[in-house]
Amino acid sequence: MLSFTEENYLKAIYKIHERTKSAASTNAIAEIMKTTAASVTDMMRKLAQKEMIQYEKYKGSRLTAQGALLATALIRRHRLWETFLADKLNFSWEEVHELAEQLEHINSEKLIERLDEFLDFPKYDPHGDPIPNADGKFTIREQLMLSQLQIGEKGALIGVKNHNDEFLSYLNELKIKLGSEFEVINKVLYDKSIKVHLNNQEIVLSEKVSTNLMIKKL
Amino acid sequence: MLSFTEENYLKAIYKIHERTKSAASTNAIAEIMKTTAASVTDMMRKLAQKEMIQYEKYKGSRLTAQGALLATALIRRHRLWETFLADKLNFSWEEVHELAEQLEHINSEKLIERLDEFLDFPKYDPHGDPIPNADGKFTIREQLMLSQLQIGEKGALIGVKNHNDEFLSYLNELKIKLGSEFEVINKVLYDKSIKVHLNNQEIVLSEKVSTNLMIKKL
DNA sequence: TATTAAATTTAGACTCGTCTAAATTTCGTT
DNA sequence: AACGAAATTTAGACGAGTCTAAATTTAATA
Repeated sequence: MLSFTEENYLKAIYKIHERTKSAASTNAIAEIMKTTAASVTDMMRKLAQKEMIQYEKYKGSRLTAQGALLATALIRRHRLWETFLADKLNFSWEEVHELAEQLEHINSEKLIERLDEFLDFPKYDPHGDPIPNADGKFTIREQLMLSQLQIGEKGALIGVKNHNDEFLSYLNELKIKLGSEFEVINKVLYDKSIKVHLNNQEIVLSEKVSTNLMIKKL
Repeated sequence: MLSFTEENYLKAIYKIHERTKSAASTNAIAEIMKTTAASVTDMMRKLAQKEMIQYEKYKGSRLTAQGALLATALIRRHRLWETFLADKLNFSWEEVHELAEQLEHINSEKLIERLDEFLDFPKYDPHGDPIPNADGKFTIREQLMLSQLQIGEKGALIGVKNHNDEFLSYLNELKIKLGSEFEVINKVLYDKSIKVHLNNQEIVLSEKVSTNLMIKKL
């Protein structure tokens, strides 16, 4: 049985591997865990001893099969709770993450399976990220950025790449949510901004915004 | 901000006070927390220092107003989560307690208020215990034991006095649940057992069972 | 490739919650 | 009132998770 803290370290290593496709460096982990490199080194020894990671001095850490299974179980819990909070308790996009960070550590297989059922087996969370199944398998789907659509094309929002609170709040202001439908009216070459038709209005989105919106073509 | 452990100590003191109407002794707390008296003494100092309890050496501990508010907030959370687990996720009577023990420590006022709303502001949890409101006030109702009904009288189950797992499982076997209606057919003076009409059957309940079933007269 | 900068690990210490064993206080009983 | 038992506290220690500062290894570059 892993502690709350140990579980969070596994998640951090998982995230780093996902991003870099290579072993997680001590510093990168320390950054995510908001702690010092020294503390990370201590924890790496412990997790290696529990066979959750492969750790080699100065070479970074990788999850073992067992560690990876645990990490995806955490992601599963996290995303199911986020879905619950958004769909059932009407929390907004940017509020769900922090609460799910706490809820994901509630330890009960049965609770998660019941929750999954209660939510009608969702495949994607409120940010559009895939929810792994009980075996740790993700349902991948093709997705492209809004910025990749051509003038005249239509798309529906299926996810956001960046989960930054400010970004999510901004989307709320614009009344953009999952499922929102866009039609591209114009693309400005100069600053790569894009004008779209949305909610019966025309709005202009900067490159930064349009590259963070994941779209399914309609 | 209190730790998980500190919160549980407050709950223990609250429970003891509820039961004994007097200060919680070190040993009584140790018993509930499944720890040693020495550990309890240490913690009492700490909680006193945080002004959650009044603690006097050798005299036991009492919650301060602040401590009592926190304790009832925990009970509120616990009972709301139990209600969620039973009503929405179909967990059985005896399963909800343990999960709620974990869930009650999730720290978010807003989460609890949203949950309360989602559950339609329940006044009693799945065991029939009252759920305090956000101010820590309980809705008390009159309740008597099934054993107190006279022959011919009818009642509906509104709660159980004892939360013991074995007892709750036994009730499940008998298909007795909140709202079940009883009609007293006969009472045996010798062993104080009671024969009742329930679910279109006649069953005999021992004194031990009938004194643990809380009833509203119909 | 030699030197320096960056990354990482080691050493030693601190807090939290816990323990056992010994000392002290309280209380029930004679 | 005084004794012995029970309850409680004190003393000292430990593991988990953390920290800072110093030592070591790796990587970058001149």
